[in-house]
Amino acid sequence: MEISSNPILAKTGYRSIPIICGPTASGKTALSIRAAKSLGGEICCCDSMQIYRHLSVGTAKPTEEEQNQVPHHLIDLVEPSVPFHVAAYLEAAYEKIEDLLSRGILPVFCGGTGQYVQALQKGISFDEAPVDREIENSLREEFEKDGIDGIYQRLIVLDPECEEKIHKNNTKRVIHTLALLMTVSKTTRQIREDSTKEGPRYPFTLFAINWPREQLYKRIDDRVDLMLEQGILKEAEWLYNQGLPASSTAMQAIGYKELFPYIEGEKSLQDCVLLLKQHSRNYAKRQLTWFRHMDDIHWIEAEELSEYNIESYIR
RNA sequence: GCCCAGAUAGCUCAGUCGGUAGAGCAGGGGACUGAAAAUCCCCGUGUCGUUGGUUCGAUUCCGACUCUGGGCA
Repeated sequence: MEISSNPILAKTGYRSIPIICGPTASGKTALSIRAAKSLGGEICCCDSMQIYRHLSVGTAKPTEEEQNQVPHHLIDLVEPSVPFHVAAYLEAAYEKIEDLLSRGILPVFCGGTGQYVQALQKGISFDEAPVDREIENSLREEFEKDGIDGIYQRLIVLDPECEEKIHKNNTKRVIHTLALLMTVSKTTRQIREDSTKEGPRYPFTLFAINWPREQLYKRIDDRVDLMLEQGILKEAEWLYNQGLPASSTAMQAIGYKELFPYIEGEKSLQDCVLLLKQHSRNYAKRQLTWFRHMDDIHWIEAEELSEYNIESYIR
């Protein structure tokens, strides 16, 4: 199928849906608002943490003022107590895309979660591979009791390729993959092929904002200071008091977990803030690894950010 | 002023019974198919504070000096 002739998308006058990526604090939000305004589009967030309600300052969610300029979607989808994941995101995203396109509005995606961006771009179907949570939980119990060795052995017997692809120390992935293979009785290669055979559901065009590393790190540090002024501590206290398990997704968001030791009176605020900045910088580096290795991504250098024209790439 | 302990990688420190040294963190690179802001993998040459001495050989032992802690005056 020729993707450039997507009929519903054609109604908007564009041939592709833009996705604005980039590491944290690179200026995605500002660019997406500008782009959405000039393209007559509406923004769809592509972010694993901004989907949580109440977590706003710490996730650098677009502010109320920013959201008033252009409608924003795919944020504040669930309470922090709700588990969320790519599959749920894709479902919500496709529904939103269809809603917007049916009204002739171009979705402008914006976000820093590489896994979500990749799933959209490649059109990965997760329906094919639901994981049996009971199997996964019993494997996790086994791991806690007996270690990973036996589990890892069974994984590479079922799928020898995994020995190369999944490191034994990555226990989280080892357990999950074995549970997956046991559920669907396929190899990872088969799952990969089956889940991408339909191709992307819409044509997407990727953009990523790039800064010299030192400048990016300075921006991150500055933004953390700004978040403190904007009340990230209050949000962290609120989240802390929800009593969620430390392993839940929302509790792992950078910006909150680093402040918990201060809330518990075990560390100074200054020490926590330093760690928070550190983790944000580490995260930005991991994000860049994602984007650098994505197919067909257009890099926007910081100095051309202010007059960058997305339209010419998607018209 | 005296006594004690330090001085080794960007930081915190380990170590060399004398044969020029290694961890954690930081930093860099990478992976990623239902927790992904998660999880995991790879990458370590640095006048071993300065300067004399002993020695075939000193970062290691001894002396002096400088600096930093702590204690006593």
